Amino acid sequence: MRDNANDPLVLSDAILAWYDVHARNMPWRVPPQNRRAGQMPDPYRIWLSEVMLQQTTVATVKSYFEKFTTRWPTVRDLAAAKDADVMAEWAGLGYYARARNLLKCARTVVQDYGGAFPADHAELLKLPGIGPYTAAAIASIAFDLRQTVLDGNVERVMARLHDVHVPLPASKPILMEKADALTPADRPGDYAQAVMDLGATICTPKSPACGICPWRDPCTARAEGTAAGLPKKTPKKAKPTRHGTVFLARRADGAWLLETRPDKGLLGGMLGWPGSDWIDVGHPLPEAPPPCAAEWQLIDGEVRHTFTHFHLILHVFRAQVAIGTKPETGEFRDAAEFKPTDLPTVMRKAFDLAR
DNA sequence: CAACCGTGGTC
DNA sequence: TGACCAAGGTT
Repeated sequence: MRDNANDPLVLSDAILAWYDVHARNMPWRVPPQNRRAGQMPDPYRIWLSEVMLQQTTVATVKSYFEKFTTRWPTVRDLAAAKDADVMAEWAGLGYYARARNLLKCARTVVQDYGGAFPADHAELLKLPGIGPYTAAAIASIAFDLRQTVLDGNVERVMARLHDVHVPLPASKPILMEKADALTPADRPGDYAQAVMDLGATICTPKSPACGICPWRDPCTARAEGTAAGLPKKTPKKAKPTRHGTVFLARRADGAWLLETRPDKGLLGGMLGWPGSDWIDVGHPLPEAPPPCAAEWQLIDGEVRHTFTHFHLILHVFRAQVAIGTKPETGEFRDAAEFKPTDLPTVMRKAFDLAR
């Protein structure tokens, strides 16, 4: 008879019982009832969802997940896709290195693993775009292996459960130790999803719903009244503001002048408008050579956009150009082959402003 | 290891 | 309105 509220098995049982009732429905998830009946998830769908979910909300991911799995139902389908098609489908989701690594990973799985994701944390970790969290998530959720997931949710839940005041990211090894001690050998996949669901719905960053938490009794931070202020984090650097210019050339037949950005760096591999570098200070209007000679007209207003580490103010020029115009940079793309939704958001904002 | 890498929602 | 936040990974 276990009567210690801090016993790891008592804690994992409590959250699994909560998960059995409150598991959120997601397109990639096998509900706990089905899972207990022996149904296993499709590792391809778990992998795809986990990559999409990196630093991205469930609500945002859902429609992208549906688009990808409808167009590419298996990892072999995705591996055979054209790079540009995958980048276009990913447009708007952000962190575009994920899409490039997604393709690399799919092709590696097909070529080196016979089209089957390895059921092994260390092997998963070797694949592009799969780090410690994602490898643990795939191993536990897709294969029900005992691996410890440590994402932002679990960090917050562990920091509160154990009242850890050391700020992130320094506290990460401590929180991993706490999380690992709680991970059960039975139903590790459901457990992983349960802790993350708990963090997403009850143990939220602000105003946690401690009153209905399955771990309210053993939670140290709740007892101390410190839960809402945890986890502590080291302050972030202020974002500088940069300025840039883009050129939107529309040919007489409706084609637009676009360029594919280099694979490395910001918006790597994505479609965009030719333009200047984006610079920190000084010139409100950075000089850049237009991609072709034309009567360039500065559009009223500006595009404002915030990236991870800087604000951007983008000035937009537009011109009509003749058939036969030879641009110095980029290529004209026929109107029928161009959708604004193929653009990353900042470029789509420039398009919207110029319309 | 700290910097880099998107975006939309929330308060 | 602006800062914070989200199922992080790579270099």
